[in-house]
Amino acid sequence: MNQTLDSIKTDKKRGSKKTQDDIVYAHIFDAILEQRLAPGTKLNEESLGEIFGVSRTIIRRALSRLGHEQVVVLRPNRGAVVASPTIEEARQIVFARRVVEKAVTELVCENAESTQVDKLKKLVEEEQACFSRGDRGAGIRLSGEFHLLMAEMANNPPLLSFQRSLVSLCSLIIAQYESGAKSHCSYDEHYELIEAIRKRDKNKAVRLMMHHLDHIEDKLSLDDENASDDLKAVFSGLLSGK
Amino acid sequence: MNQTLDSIKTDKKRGSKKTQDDIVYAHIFDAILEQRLAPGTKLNEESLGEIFGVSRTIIRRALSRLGHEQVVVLRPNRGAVVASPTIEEARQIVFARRVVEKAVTELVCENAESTQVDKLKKLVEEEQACFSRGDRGAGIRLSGEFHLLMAEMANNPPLLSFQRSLVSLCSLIIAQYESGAKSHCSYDEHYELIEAIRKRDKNKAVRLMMHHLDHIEDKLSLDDENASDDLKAVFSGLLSGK
DNA sequence: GTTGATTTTTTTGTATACAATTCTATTATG
DNA sequence: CATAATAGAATTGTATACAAAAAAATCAAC
Repeated sequence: MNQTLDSIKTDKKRGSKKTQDDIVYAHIFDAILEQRLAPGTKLNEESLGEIFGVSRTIIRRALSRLGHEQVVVLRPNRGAVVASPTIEEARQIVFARRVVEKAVTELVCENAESTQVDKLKKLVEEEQACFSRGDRGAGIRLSGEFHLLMAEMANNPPLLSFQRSLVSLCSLIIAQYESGAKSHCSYDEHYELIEAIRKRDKNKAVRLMMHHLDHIEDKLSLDDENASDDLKAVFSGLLSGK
Repeated sequence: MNQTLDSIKTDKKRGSKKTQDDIVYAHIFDAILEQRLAPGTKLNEESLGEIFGVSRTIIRRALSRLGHEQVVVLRPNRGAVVASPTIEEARQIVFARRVVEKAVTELVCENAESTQVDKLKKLVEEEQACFSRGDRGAGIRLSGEFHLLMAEMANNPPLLSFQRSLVSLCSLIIAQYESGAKSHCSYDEHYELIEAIRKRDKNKAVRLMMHHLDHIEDKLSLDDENASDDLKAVFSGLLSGK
């Protein structure tokens, strides 16, 4: 059972000094980004401890971090659950992302070196490959990582840290509100963006990025009409029909 | 000794469900904002535990939170210290703040109710009072709270959370790089800003806010020349003189 | 059978004990 | 005397035990 982490514990790849809670954090984070953990899922400390083969102490630390990034909600005395933003909250998150992405895009256009842009392109190719072979989960995660790499290239750690939080929250939002339709094939938009960055066309790059975010927000307005979390609205038809 | 927190533990004012680490977190946070804790200060877990009358578990949680906000630096196996941003990092932080404050200011101009603006004004009056009576620490903290209240008024929790981190980091920067001169009398600029918000003059408000941030950044460029953390530069005069 | 109170179980919050690591001071060696 | 090596103390990382709270299950009354 605890082979899961035993193999990781000794996995000192890249000499990175990952502490145990870093690993647990990353695993849960990825699970959320890949939508293997649905919004609202309860995150039991002991169960997670058994899964990863560590004590609750470590789990707690990881959850605390995720909580600070608002990816999970920590309810005092009632444990942690994967966040499930309301439509209102989702709008606020997307708005915040517009603010950050605009700044990031501008910085990247100004400062990016071509080797870095190459890395961006590689990432999008991977992303495309995932979607082609039907691995939607990994595709969505890589799509998020594209935006995180952009933020890294912007060379501004505070913005990057904020972006981490926003990207994962957006992933949750997509999980919640994107209808079954196989949309979210964003990689072509990513390619366009890379082209604009290569040409250092700041205006176009920002425009493309905003357009990119419009797509997420469009889905929200769509769902706003049907599936609502407003109980009265949900049952009004039922009542009038009776 | 542990009367310090015993009194706070039972202090259920406002019915706020503050858990113990919330309280410790807030105390350390305030101490940093008021500059009672200087940048670079080592934060020993056991000592803090004794001061607040709680176990290391609680201290650790609080430090972990502060670490995520980058207000303290958590060095694996080597403990936590109050962050001491380099000039380069300081510039990045101020840049990030420009991005956030611009968005916040626009949102506030669009949506603020007059009762909220009144609260803003009250806060600035307190701030002014602090500086008049020479309580620089509290003044700086209130100055920060002015910006946090703005972010609250913007009604965007993710932006607010980010702003929390940035404001405290800026406070650290001021602590580090502001020369003895009794500058940082920002409250008059806050008054101007409030006027612009009252008139819903978005352009002017944003312009004032950017100008406000210029003042912080100016200090950095000034100090950039003299007090440097570049050892070679510091001792070059000494060496040539010999 | 449904509602409400009470007990039991589960889960979270906190303290503490021990292990692992880093820091400090002492001693040995050139 | 300076440097290196080593032993000891101090500090952090992790697991675990117990207390407090919440959730679930049981039972009673209607």
